[in-house]
Amino acid sequence: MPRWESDAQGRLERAALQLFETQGFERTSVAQIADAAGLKERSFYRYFPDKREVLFAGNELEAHLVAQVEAADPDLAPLEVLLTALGTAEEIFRPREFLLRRARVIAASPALAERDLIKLADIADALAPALERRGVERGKARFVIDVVLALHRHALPRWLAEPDTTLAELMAQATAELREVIAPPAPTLRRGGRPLAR
Amino acid sequence: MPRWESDAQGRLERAALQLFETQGFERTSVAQIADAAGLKERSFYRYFPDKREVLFAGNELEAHLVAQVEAADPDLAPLEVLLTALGTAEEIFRPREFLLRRARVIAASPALAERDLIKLADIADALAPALERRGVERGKARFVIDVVLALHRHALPRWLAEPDTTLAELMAQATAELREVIAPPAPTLRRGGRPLAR
DNA sequence: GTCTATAGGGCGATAGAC
DNA sequence: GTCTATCGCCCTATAGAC
Repeated sequence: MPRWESDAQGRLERAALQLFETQGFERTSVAQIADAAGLKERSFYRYFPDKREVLFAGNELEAHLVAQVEAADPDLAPLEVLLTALGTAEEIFRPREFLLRRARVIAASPALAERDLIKLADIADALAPALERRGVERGKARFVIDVVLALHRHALPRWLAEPDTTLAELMAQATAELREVIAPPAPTLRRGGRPLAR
Repeated sequence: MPRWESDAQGRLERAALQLFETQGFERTSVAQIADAAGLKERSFYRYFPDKREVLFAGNELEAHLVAQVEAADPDLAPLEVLLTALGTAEEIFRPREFLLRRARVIAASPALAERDLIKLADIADALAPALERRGVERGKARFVIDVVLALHRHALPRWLAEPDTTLAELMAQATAELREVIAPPAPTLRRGGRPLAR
């Protein structure tokens, strides 16, 4: 039999999520997490550089998106490339139940919310060079990415709420909504009521 | 003569910025900052809840934006309200030199970058209820805000680089750019080259 | 102001697996 | 022998409690 239980990292992650749920992030010590996983505090830091990272290990989403962008048809416009990449990322957001638990814990702690945001920013940083390699100018690449991430932020909660619609479809809906939002106003008509706004 | 030097908070902020510039954020201790400002470490925490906050005190931007949204013509579409609000925020981004120094320090430290992101998110959180009070539905409010923040993120560096154009104008340019990016592709033409993409 | 728990880094020891 | 996961014990600084 093995000298150590296997999957130490997974044990730490599961123990941490549960402890954060019941006690909150701030009132859970690293020693407690390590203990619950059958390890010592010092070993925790072999797997995670700091306490927050225990909820953010793995870059599967980033890896998927970058790979999708690199593999995309060179003729596609950047927006479509990114929409397709995110639309095919459904499996990464599973199981939903886990995602929801994790999201609740993150929302309950400012420290974790900060980390969550920078992880998104890291994804944007990784996507930008991939778009540039397709010939998209640097500033524009970052801009399109930010817009698509806003679309995603809009569509994801709906996908979590109604499992029957595909994420790709909800992203397309969000895009249509954006077209309405930024439709040029008809300035001369403004006094007669808001042009396209609801 | 006064018992204490005045503007303790300002002294701490200036000392911190300079120390972060020369030594980096991580290698600067709170005691060092307090020392340079002629205070004790404990006093630092009377002004800032944690070390990072010393670069993020003051919510003038948030206050300005919320006030602008509340004061805006009720007939304006949400996008225009937010564009106007951000376009009139130029004075808050001054002096540019300070903003640039601060931005460099933030970019150099992941810990500060995290805090910076959540400050933006806080602004979004504050704007959403203000838009809702104008009758914008909750999910859509947050969506429009995210889009406008993406526009701002795109426009601000350009404004910093070329002082002669107004921020409002650059925001309008970014909006026009977004209309191109988001323009519906002409699917049947796709084989003949990218429709509106450059 | 003082005291203290905790975060988190450095370095080396140990003890199996190979 | 080497490699690698784990632990032990050092340390400082942060940040909250008192």
